[in-house]
Amino acid sequence: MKALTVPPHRQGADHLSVTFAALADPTRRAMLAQLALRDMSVGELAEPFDISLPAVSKHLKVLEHAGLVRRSRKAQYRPCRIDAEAMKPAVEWLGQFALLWEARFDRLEDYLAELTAKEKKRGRRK
Amino acid sequence: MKALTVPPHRQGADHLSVTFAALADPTRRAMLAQLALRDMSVGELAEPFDISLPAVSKHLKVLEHAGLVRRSRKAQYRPCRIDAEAMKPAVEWLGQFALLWEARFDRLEDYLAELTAKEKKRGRRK
DNA sequence: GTTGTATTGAACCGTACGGTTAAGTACCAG
DNA sequence: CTGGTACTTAACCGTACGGTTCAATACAAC
Repeated sequence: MKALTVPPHRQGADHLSVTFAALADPTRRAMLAQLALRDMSVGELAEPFDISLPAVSKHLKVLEHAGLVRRSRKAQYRPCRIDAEAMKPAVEWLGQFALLWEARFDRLEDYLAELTAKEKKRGRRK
Repeated sequence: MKALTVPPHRQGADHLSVTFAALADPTRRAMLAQLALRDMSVGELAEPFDISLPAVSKHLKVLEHAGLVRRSRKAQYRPCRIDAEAMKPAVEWLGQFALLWEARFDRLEDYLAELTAKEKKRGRRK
């Protein structure tokens, strides 16, 4: 008999895993993209999505737990602010492999230029 | 009766979500770190971990599905090779927020243009 | 062909995840 | 105090996820 009520594997949940997991959802990424433009209340943030408010609240809690979003109080509102610094560990971890893709392809600069052009166009939409 | 056998939300599973989800597990990240050093067979790859071989096989399938690992055949072995280029979209997505942690500028576009110019130079001189 | 090695597939288990609805909390306004 | 607005908590549902064990496949070597 096993007294195995303990969550077996994902108990520790290191910060990097929490961060990547938080980013692994399109709704949450869209929320972060919105918050990159300006601070927003939960209701504002929820507006573009076809999900209930509690669902939005849950997503925010995930982002908050990952340190990607911080919240305060203003009257009834709980304005959300992005904390992009929390992405640093993820970026740094990915950066470990930069040599692997730069070595094979010397066209990183071209890729970045191209992508930046695309981002410029997409900036204000949606 | 509900004909709702369809997976409701996470059906589409865009590539970025698949990639981030693949990275959101310490075992898989450790596997990628190993593969960054050299190609390895499944058995070799499994050795440092205290999990069964089928579990390793599943992890590899996740990484493969995300395009992070490619596999071939050599006798009974299925050597694994990292494909770090598959990380690029994730890195670039995160790069959108770079200005938020590196500076207090207000214009994402300006920052990106600047960064791209810098990248172009750095890429050459490296 | 039989045996041995490397890896995957199938079935199962418990928890996590994203979603819902309904009820509860917190704050402002009349 | 009453009502409205903004959000969260609680309970539930179905699927996904990480793990297991046991059986099957693929190939090498004898």
